Amino acid sequence: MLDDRKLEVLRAIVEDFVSTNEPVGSKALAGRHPLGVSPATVRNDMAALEDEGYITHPHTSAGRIPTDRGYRLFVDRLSSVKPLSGAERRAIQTFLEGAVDLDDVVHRSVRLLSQLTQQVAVVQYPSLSRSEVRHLEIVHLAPNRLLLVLITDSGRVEQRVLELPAVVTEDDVVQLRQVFGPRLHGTKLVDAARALEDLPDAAPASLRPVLTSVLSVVLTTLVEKPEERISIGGTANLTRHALDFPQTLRPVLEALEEQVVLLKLIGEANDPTTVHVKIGEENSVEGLRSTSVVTVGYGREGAPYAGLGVLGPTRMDYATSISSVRAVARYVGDLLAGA
Amino acid sequence: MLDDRKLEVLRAIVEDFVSTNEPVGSKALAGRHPLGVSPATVRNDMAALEDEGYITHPHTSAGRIPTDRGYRLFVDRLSSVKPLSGAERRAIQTFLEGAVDLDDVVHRSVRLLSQLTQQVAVVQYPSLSRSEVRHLEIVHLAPNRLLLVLITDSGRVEQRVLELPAVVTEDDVVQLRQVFGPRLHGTKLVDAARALEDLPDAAPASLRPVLTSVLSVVLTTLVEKPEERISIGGTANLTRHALDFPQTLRPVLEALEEQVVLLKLIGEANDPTTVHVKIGEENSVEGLRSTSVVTVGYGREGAPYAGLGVLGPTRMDYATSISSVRAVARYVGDLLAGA
DNA sequence: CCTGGCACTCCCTTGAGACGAGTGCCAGGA
DNA sequence: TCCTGGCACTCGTCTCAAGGGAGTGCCAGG
Repeated sequence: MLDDRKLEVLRAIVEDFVSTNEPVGSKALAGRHPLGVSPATVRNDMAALEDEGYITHPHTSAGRIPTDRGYRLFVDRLSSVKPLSGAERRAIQTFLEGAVDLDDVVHRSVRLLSQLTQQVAVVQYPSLSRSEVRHLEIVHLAPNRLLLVLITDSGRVEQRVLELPAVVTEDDVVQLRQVFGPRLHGTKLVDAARALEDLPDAAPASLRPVLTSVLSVVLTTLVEKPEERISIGGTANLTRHALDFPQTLRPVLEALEEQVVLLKLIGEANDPTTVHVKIGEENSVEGLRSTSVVTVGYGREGAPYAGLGVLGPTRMDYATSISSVRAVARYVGDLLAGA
Repeated sequence: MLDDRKLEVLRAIVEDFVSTNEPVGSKALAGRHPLGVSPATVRNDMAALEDEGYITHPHTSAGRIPTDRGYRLFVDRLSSVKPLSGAERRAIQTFLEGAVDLDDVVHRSVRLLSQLTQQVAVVQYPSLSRSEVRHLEIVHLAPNRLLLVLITDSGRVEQRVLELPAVVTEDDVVQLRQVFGPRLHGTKLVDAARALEDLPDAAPASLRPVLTSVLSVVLTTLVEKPEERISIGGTANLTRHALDFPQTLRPVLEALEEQVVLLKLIGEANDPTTVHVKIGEENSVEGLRSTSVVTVGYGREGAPYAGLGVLGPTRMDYATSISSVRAVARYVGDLLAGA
């Protein structure tokens, strides 16, 4: 049904449309690309591609533009990976290595991604639940108030203030440290519930009341509902493609302000081995139906931390986006694994 | 030079233009407002106002629009404070009181402000340097690695990882806590340098080497360069006034992505007693020359924490913005003071 | 199966003309 | 002295029609 030349025509249409943002006609196409056939033949191919739903045209006498389906085919089968230049790689590496802490790493990554791709960049902080506990500090703020500070191997430091129903003494706190510390050290937060389940039984009886109440808070706020954070940048790039968002810039900005939406976006596809691309209508998020999202997970081999990606108009340079996203994810993953 | 009626005409022009976003002519003005004079007289007044630079007109046959100078006069002398409704006050209060921690307070404030004013809202986290230290915890992460956790009276929790040149023991850490704790408790971070200056002399000799190196890091990262944070929201509201930003939406978005710029914006005017308004060209930030910024400080009486505000087109509803900003600042200040 | 030719569609630009909102000015009246 | 109605003028915007041009679809021939 779709021979090689038709695919070649589709690729040419996508590439031209991405770079010019204008519907591309048969004549111009035949002129700019070495297809070896006449415009008339290209027209026939275009008609076939349109029948299959890969391209469309805004009106009768206009050129063709790719549909979401066309982009999909392009991404899956036609787009060649465009390796970053050596200079770009070095730039990524040196820029990221200058980071002094996790916040810095994340912010630099966002900046880097948005500049490399000229799109909106989104980077999720290393997921708490998938990180290993490196240290849990318990601070005695007031008689019935404790501060928990959780430090993970990915450099995240999370704190929670606990209001306790009962009064605890400094001694209690020392003991709490001693019972929690060894249990948690080195365990992932997803496994923490299991690691802690027999804790009340193993602890000295005197400590049990306060222990159970601390435990329940730990489990609730840190294990069950770990707060996922996200950083976003490059929203100004949306205006770069103002023509792509005739009246739809608002919903996009609104969607980007919703943490939940962003987490969903990144969470749906964040394994580190594959770059995921959601195109236009494929997006589950209303309001981002006119955009495409390129995401990938980052983290150590077999132990993903979280995800990152870029978002832009469906008419985006997928090759660049994909390779940039992949490259940044690799560097960030390595950096955090080594830290 | 400017009699009362002319001022009244200016007020009418500003109000009409703000609500309709269309240049306002003499006839319409005389019709909608009870000025008691004919359009012709209004025209004469307009000519005078234009001579003085308070209004202008886009082209010969269009109505008048206020200049930055006109808005300035309006804000300073003509705009009556528009008290929030009781329902609005209650909404603010209950919404803010639902917050569970500082992050939550800040995020809710941003949301609240952007919804009340339909503008972009910016809220600065309580400034570290102006907050009082409530607790400083020192955690022994590794032989040459310490974690400092600083808790302030405004609820901010800040952490820093220190790499030490020398190895420290657990005993050292206990002693460090004992020497730092009493000194810092209750002091403001701006005064911390003074409170700590004689510390090395007062401490036991054995502790002195490690103490000085910890001290220098504390002073450098927490006292001299306290990290100021900011939260922003409601950027989607910018598109609401798309007509006001013909081609200038990009620079605005770009400016809003720069933490430094935002801090400058808020930092320039953040005492809690007065609401500051910067109109158009008055803004020191290039790229925000087409916007107005309404800011105020928040905090306890005589002890400001930080600032917050809203940003929108010069054609904004100043009365609403000013009263909303003031109200939210007061509630946030009270809330944090009580926490 | 490809190609050149050809008629057709339809958007977009351009220019002319009408319209109307608004202004500036002036002379007359309170 | 100040306000008012009248009037000529400006100038942006809307409408309409015409023309150009890019592009398509189809067909007959190689």
